[in-house]
Amino acid sequence: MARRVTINDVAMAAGVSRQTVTRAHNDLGDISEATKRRVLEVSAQLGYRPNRFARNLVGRQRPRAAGLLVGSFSNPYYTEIAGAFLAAAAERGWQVMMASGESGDETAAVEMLAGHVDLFVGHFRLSDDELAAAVQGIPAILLDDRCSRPGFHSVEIDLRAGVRQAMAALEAKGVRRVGMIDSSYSLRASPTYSPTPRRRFFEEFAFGAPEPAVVAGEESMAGGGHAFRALMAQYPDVDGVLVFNDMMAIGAIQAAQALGIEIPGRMRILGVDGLTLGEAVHPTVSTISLDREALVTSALDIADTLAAGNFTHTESLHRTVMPRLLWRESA
Amino acid sequence: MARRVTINDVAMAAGVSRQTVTRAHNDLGDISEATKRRVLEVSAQLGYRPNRFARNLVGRQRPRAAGLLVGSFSNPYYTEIAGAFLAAAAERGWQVMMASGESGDETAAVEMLAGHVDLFVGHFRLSDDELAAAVQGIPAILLDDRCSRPGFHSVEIDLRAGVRQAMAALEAKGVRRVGMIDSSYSLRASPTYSPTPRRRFFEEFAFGAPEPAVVAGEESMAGGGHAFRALMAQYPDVDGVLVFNDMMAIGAIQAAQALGIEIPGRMRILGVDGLTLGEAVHPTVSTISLDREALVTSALDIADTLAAGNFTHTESLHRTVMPRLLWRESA
DNA sequence: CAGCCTGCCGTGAACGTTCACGGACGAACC
DNA sequence: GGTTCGTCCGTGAACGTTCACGGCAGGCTG
Repeated sequence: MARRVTINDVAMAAGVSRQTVTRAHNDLGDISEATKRRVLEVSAQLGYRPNRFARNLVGRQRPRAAGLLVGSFSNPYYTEIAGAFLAAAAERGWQVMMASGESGDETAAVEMLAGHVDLFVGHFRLSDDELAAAVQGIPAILLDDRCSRPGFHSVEIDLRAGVRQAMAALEAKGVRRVGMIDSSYSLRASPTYSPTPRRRFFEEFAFGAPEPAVVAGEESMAGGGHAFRALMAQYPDVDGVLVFNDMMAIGAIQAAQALGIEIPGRMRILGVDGLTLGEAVHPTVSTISLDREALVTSALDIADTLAAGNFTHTESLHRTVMPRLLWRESA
Repeated sequence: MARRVTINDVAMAAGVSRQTVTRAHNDLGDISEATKRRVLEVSAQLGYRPNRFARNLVGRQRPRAAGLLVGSFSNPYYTEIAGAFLAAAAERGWQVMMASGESGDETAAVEMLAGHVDLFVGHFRLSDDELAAAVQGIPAILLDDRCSRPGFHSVEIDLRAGVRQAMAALEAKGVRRVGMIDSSYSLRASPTYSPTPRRRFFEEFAFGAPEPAVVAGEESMAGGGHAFRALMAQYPDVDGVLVFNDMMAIGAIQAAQALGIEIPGRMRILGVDGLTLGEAVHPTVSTISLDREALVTSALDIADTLAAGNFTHTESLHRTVMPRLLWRESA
């Protein structure tokens, strides 16, 4: 059972008062070197460690903690965001707690964090209703998504503009008919996301044939490869492909090479994300780059604004970041 | 300045007592539906959110929080560990806060977490002295590393056994002279790690020539490629290579293909880590697989043991996990 | 009608730490 | 020798919440 050792236990054992123990531990001065040594010795012997909750409760400046919900730890896009967020947040004095909804119950993960954070940030899978219930009134900043309820803010990516530019550029480069490899998995279980925005924008700006050439696959390299083969079988005249994300694009490129299709001569392949991994393969992956630095910076701007108002903002805050076409070798 | 809204503010505004506000927020019963609604309404209007520190201070069961130090967010090995740890920790009721030392000051990152966690876990770059100072008495579990001081525990990987088996298997497969691509970056600034353990074990079991054929490179795909070319230039008779990690191995494989070297016919390449990414490239990467599940499970076993004793363990706890040879196509 | 139970609500205490203040003691000064 | 100062240490209060308990109605029971 072993009740935890408190500051009073140490004080009694060392024959001093609470305050003296505090002084010893926090290097406060107003204490002789001898008592300090003795107190620290007794502390170590009893295994005393200050209670972090009590300490933060009374402490001067309250630490600000953000809960980051990572979409998936197996997709570099999300881990790069996580890394960027962690670095930028630390610089601004934010603590970060992380969770991921990919394995197990996202509701449980969010509720667990709720007791420790002032704010949520990230990619959520939950529906609006579930999410609103899970966050327990704690404000949330949605990345690449939005929710109209009070207490929810967002940083969106203007992917529509990115796709429009990409389609125009592909056509200018001589592509006759463009196709798309979509994700078979919708992030949010919401009517807004079916079909995926990427697919909607693609269909809006597609060219070369009245019927949109779209095939969906799993969000992985293998899924991209399979989808590419299916696309070729179904629409053999396609000579340019927009792929849902870079991991799938790499898979598609490998599949094309295996089929003896020359890239970018016979086929231009364009991913989405702008992964650094895309620079390390051959040919390097051309992509609609989503600026992760700007994404997390914007999110932290909102976070700082909320913190300045003690997290009692009524109106929703929104930012938009623009994607950037990153021409490498594959398109 | 705006002092934060407390439970008393809500109580006064709603004309009830603290306890009634608590009852309303925590669904406790002993409260009429009408007052409950009124209290929640006033709460929302004032923007009241319970102080998490006060709540945790008095609450029945103390949440257990672990601080995870992620080696790097740009190497899938570490992010896979992070993902596995997050999932397993959540299952056992641990909260997880993360930081990374890769960008900026690792000391600052550790000290920041120190106020919020009961325990540290992860890959540290700091020297023993710096680390001991940074953790402020909070116990730490070192992954794939060790530190003999009190309060430090570890989960080690018996890489020596893995390398020994790998070398024997490579020789059995007909390799005449084996070489190695090492990392030019030492994780810990400590004499124990120079040269890297992987290199030490390689040299212990290398065969085919008295002089060990070793070239070091950056820990990335590109670094692996460059190192492979250097290795070929310097030791043209090498026909089997142990590579520091899988990312570098992928780079080496690509370089070999570019040089027209057949894999595994003319050259066998063996990585370390067991990344799932290694299954998605061609040829798939044979590797000494470090079991990330076992690693985090062992770490959490230690964590649970420490928690059971209120984190006042004097002796150091250690676990060892065995690597496993994963024969895929490249060796 | 006395007694009891039930529904609703309030008051003191507790959690473990730090802050603000004050007091004892010795040395140094005029 | 009284005053002042500096060093070292202790005591009450505060942080914001929940827990344990008790109280006050009103309705029901015997």
